[in-house]
Amino acid sequence: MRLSKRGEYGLRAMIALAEPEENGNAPQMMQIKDISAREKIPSKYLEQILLTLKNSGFLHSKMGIGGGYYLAKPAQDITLGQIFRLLDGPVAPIKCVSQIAYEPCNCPDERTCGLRLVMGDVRNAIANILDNTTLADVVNRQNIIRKQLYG
Amino acid sequence: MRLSKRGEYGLRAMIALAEPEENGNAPQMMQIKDISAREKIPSKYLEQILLTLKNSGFLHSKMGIGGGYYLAKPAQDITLGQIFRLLDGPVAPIKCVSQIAYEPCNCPDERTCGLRLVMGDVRNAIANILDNTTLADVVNRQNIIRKQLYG
DNA sequence: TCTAAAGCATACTAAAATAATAGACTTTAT
DNA sequence: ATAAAGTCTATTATTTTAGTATGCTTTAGA
Repeated sequence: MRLSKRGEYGLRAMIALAEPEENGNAPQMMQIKDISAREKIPSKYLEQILLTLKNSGFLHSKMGIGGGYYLAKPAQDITLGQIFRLLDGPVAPIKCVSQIAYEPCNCPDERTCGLRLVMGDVRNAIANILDNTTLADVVNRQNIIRKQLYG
Repeated sequence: MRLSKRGEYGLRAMIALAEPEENGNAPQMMQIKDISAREKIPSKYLEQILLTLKNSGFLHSKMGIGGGYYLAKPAQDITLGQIFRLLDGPVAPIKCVSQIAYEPCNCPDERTCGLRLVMGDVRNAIANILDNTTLADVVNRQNIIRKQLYG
């Protein structure tokens, strides 16, 4: 059940972009190279990923000197599930339980297929987490733990 | 978050082997070709998978004419998680939250890494289902639905 | 207005994983 | 003896993944 590097990098970048600046709370603008350096992501690869995120409406960008990327929407309006599906495809472990990419499996009887029933549960469990966790939730959680650990 | 064909075929085969015979409740012996035909799995590929399951102690076999495979343990003692991990590897979406294949991720601070926290939840959600569902549970569930649908 | 810094876009490629297929061997019932 | 079954290992074709490469466009500022 792996998350691809592509998905991992994309999620990391979006979380980084959702983190408020030290001084204020404004959604910050960051350059590819900043994210790349901080998250240790190959910058040319990250470029592709951010472009995809932009073309799908999750990011806005500013070109030219002093440019960079910033969230197209407030962090609480972007879920991890949206980012995941864009970069990694359907959440479902098996097509016959996918909401967005359904295909019949070739078991004798789909309705009573035990594997399908269980994988449906798995899909729902994953989707429940990813679709109900926003970038803001993640940042919040990070901050709580930081406080617990470092005061 | 895909389940590989290998994993899918292995799980289907194990579930088939856990289904009681029409007459009694004895764990049945089935031949590769039977499973292959019923579940529409390429038989040579299935052969490999069943061998792996056998060499890991989940199946026993009988060679020669009239031979076949049968569960090495009662169906309620084999979990889907065990089969999954054998054929598909770790359940965790990302190494740094894996119980059986941990590796550090290269985020700045692993303890406060938001992605890691969420993916830890995902891992636990998946593992909770797969490790607490036995072959017997699956067969049971199938039977309940069969009764509901076909009386 | 020139230039450098940034993002935009697409093409390409190396390596790994996946999903098989092939073929020769061993065991066992009849 | 032989045919039916599992055992074992090697090979292969395809796809996916993870990245590189290259040229283009936009923009700020000297």
